[in-house]
Amino acid sequence: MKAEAMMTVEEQRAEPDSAGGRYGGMSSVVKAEDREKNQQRNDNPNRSSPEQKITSTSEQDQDPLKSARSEMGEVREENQRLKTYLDRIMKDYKTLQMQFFDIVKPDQEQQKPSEDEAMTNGNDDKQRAEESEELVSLSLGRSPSSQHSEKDDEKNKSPISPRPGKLLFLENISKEQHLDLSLDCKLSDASTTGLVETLPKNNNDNSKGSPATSFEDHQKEEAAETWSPNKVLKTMRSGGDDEVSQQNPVKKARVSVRARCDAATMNDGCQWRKYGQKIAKGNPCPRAYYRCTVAPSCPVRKQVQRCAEDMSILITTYEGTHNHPLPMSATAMASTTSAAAAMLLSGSSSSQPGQSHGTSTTIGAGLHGLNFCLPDSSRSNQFYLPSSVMPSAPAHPTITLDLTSSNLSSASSTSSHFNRFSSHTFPSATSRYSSTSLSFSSPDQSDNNLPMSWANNGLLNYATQLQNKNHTAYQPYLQIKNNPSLPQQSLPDTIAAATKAITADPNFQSALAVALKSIIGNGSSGAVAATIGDHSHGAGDSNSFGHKLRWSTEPFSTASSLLPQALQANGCSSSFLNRSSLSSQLGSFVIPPPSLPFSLSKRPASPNDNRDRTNLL
DNA sequence: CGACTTTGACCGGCGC
DNA sequence: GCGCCGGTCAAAGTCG
Repeated sequence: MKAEAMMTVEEQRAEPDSAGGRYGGMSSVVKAEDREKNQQRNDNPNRSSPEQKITSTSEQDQDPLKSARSEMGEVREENQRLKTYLDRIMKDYKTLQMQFFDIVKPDQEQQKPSEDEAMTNGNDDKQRAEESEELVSLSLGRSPSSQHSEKDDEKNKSPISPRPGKLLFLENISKEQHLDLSLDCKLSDASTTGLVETLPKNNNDNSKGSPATSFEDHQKEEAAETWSPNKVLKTMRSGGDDEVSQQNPVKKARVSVRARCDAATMNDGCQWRKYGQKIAKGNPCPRAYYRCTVAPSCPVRKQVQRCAEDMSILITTYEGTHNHPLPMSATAMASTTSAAAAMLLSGSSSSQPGQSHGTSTTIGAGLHGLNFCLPDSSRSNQFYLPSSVMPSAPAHPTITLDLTSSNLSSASSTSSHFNRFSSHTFPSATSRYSSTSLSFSSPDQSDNNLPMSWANNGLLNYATQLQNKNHTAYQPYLQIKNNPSLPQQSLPDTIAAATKAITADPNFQSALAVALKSIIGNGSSGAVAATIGDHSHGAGDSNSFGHKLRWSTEPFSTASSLLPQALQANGCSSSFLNRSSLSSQLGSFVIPPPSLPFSLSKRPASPNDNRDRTNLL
């Protein structure tokens, strides 16, 4: 009875996230909502700005050719300016990178003196420099992932050998040069990189007999099989893939994404089919269940539910790994979620209830020097308990990516504008599994207009992957803050629209400026801020930015690479983080690579991104 | 007609 | 063992 009553209410107010929104009895409601949303979107200055600008221009300029030419000229000028920026940024980046490595090196050596890979450290800098040159700043600094590649050869050979100098991101790129980073790919990637496989070992090393072990095993299973939910597998068509997983008591890791979104569902680039909807206890809003339809046998599921406390927040929980190639637009999300899941699993495995959250302690041991610890307890508010986030899956290890601005505002000054990973001990009492929270909240919600793209997340993914690969022992509470890149809100569809708008915008610089601004947040400084415009960010911690702004201007692709670095930096030491510009770099990642016409990185993806995204959207 | 959503029923896990 | 609850199935309905 209760459920039905609630359902009625919900259907009317909250929506079933029907991707199509046109079927069934609720379709009318959804349609109306969609129309409203569309209307809102159209009303959104940012989204419509390009078109509006064009329109106004054409109206004012009776001569279309003239206006077009002038626009082209402007665009060229902007491009030139941007190039200049990029050059500057690259220089700064290299300088910072060198500084960063210098700082990090010592820490790593201390943390993992015995690593066999340590021997490679000497070469790391060189390699990094070389790689960075090749990839134009895709290097993430010392990312453990690099190890993976090696590990690929020597799978499982050495648990987490974080190679400080190596660039996970680069490896990913090289491996995934085609940009088809499907989740499965990721997993496979992860596996190939050794992420999944290595983690377990690492974990074992770090903690034996702990619950983590089960996670590790689970991950291994996942890697080998591609994720398959215990239940699902049983009943599912694909079925039969894994008895092992079925027997395994461990639940699949889930990645929960909190974002302000008016749309019924976040557009993550994947194709989903709704297969169920239910009212979950504790939340009047119905929870919709979606299945990935890109591939018939894809085990990936997602749950979409509005936050009971704040209906504007859409909680999307991803579970499983894609076993098929994904379009670039979907890759970002997929990689993010997979990375987050991997991180969570690895972290959970490594971290134990008694372990210190303190970050440095736990991490140090577990991560081989990569610590993501920002003991910022102040951020606890950002932390979401699995139960709250995903009441339905208390038993599942859940990592939460918080893209809501509220978190941001709450973010402590130290963390604001920076992507940070902080490890906190998660109250085991709450759930059997630790949950991790990644906050991507943008400082200013008002900037919601800015196009948000999962590409950003993708960056995060890489970062998380690095961590994971590194072994991430950290833990339960992981936060990535800031991400201007993720203007929290951006609606899923907005992403595509925004991307188009930016690229199409005659006044590209303006659009770019907006994006940069969003990324930079308060930003502060500098030329960037001036160039960008007057958007002000309320919450951000401008202080933290400091010289970091330079980074913000970095090429997106570069930014992506930086993210991991930043993460690593964070892991290394919070203090470093505080002072380092890395965090700011992370912020720079915010800009959706795909949206930008140019990319320094060799990543093939970006060009396709727009296309893919467009197609998908 | 195919693709998709809706929605009640069913199943299994978990706690008491 | 029972009931609750999350998650899924599958028939029915909708739409292009």
